[in-house]
Amino acid sequence: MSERNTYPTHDHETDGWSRMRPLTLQEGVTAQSLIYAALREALMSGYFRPGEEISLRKAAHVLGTSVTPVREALRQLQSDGALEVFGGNRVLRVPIPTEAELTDIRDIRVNLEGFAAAQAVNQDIPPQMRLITNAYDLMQRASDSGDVDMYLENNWRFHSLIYHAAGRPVLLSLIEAMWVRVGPLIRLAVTKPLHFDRSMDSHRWALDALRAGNADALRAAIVRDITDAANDLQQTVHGWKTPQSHTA
Amino acid sequence: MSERNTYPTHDHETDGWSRMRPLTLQEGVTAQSLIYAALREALMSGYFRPGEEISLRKAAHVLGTSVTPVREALRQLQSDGALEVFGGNRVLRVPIPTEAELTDIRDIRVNLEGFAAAQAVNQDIPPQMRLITNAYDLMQRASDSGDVDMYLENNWRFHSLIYHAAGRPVLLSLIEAMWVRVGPLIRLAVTKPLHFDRSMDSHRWALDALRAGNADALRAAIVRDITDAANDLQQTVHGWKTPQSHTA
DNA sequence: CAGTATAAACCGTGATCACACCTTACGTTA
DNA sequence: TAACGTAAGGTGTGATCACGGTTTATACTG
Repeated sequence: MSERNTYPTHDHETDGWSRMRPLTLQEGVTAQSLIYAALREALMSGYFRPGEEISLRKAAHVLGTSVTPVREALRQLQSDGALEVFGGNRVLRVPIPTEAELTDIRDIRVNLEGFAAAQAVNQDIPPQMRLITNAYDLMQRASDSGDVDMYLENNWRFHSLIYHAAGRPVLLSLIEAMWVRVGPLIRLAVTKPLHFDRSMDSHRWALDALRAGNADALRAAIVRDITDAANDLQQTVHGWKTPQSHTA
Repeated sequence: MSERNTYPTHDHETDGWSRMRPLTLQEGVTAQSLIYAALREALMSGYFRPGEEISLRKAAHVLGTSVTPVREALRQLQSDGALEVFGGNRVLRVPIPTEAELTDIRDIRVNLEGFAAAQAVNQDIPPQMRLITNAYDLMQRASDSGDVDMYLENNWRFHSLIYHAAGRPVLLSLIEAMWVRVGPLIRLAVTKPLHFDRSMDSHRWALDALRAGNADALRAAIVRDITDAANDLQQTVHGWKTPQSHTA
């Protein structure tokens, strides 16, 4: 009998597959790529609980396909670090990051997203500015009404639009990979007190810096947002110990 | 007839599979993971020519397996950006990075590897110091004798040992992913005049900074090494135009 | 009732096959 | 001789099956 995982879920004990629909395959698109994209987005949106185990046959049954394309999609996600092998056996599950991994991911995000943000102001942002402002407004509305789904969606859209403006595809893919890793946890972190307020402060500063074309200020705002979120994540997953215990 | 790729090869027109041997599968290890590891290392070592097309059935035949595990390994490498789909058809090939992608990768490496190096000096390096020095010596020997294989192997070992000392697994995996992308090109770049000399200068500075425990100097040495290598890569792949360099 | 042995269900893995698509080669025709 | 059309070979894709292993459920025994 191995230690079965029980991890606090945000909702009632729902399966991550409950929101999944059978595939509607179109011409020229492989089933595998659709499954990969769907699962990736579901992980980023926090629809799968950390520690939740993923079964090939169950997934194939829900999606209405055979195990073959599912297997490839899951293997791909495993390669991204979005899924991990559980024990000595070969069961795939949604990762539960260790404390060290969370600070690792936080510092990587600070480097990559800070760099991407600084690069973004060197390009022309005006064409994207309307979309970014729109995402900010929707995020503010969601924050006021407590709509977690709407908040998370526009939070990602807000950041993604800025990083996309940097015009660096490889960099963007690495940033997305980090978001997929923390995706399953974010939904648990946003319920932290003052999370919305602090986060929206950073976002407003970022928006102002973007309008002013101030790269350093934008980077600082992004870094603050990442750091605050990382603190909430650490506290949610590994109790109230602060990661850096350098009590001088 | 679609535009078949012909890319300059370092050696005689050899297949990337010529160095591959049939799998010897052991207990508890999947064939897929062995294939993935073998192909990954072969790509990092530059055994596959940029633009070389990878066939599922040919790979399965060489490795002595069926297409199933090969397919998963290739899909994983595609997810890593180590392979890409060629045209409208679904042929996988070793990527030929565009000029923009190369500067993208260069700047990501500057950020991630510079950060990892700086973090490494905060840990205790002495236990690893002997291995690092050994890799440096072997690299110097390879540089003198012009042994490209030996040089590339110990070049990676040298960098890898430093980054490994940072104690950050996620960061290390991202760095490795970048090395896999440039792996097929490096063998073409080291033949550039003065490449060995410039690179070994940087490595010596890095080693001195490591011994002195100087994080800033180490980072500077690593950044210089990356920048120099990126210049040689750009010239090799996309002629002599130097990319715009804006520092982080 | 507790503990254990046995059987059923489920897991991922890898091999094999049919399918649709594309490229290439060869033979036929104008 | 040149152009066209057809056939053969090769491609990735996805479904299905057999296998070894583990987990879970059931029934039997003390």
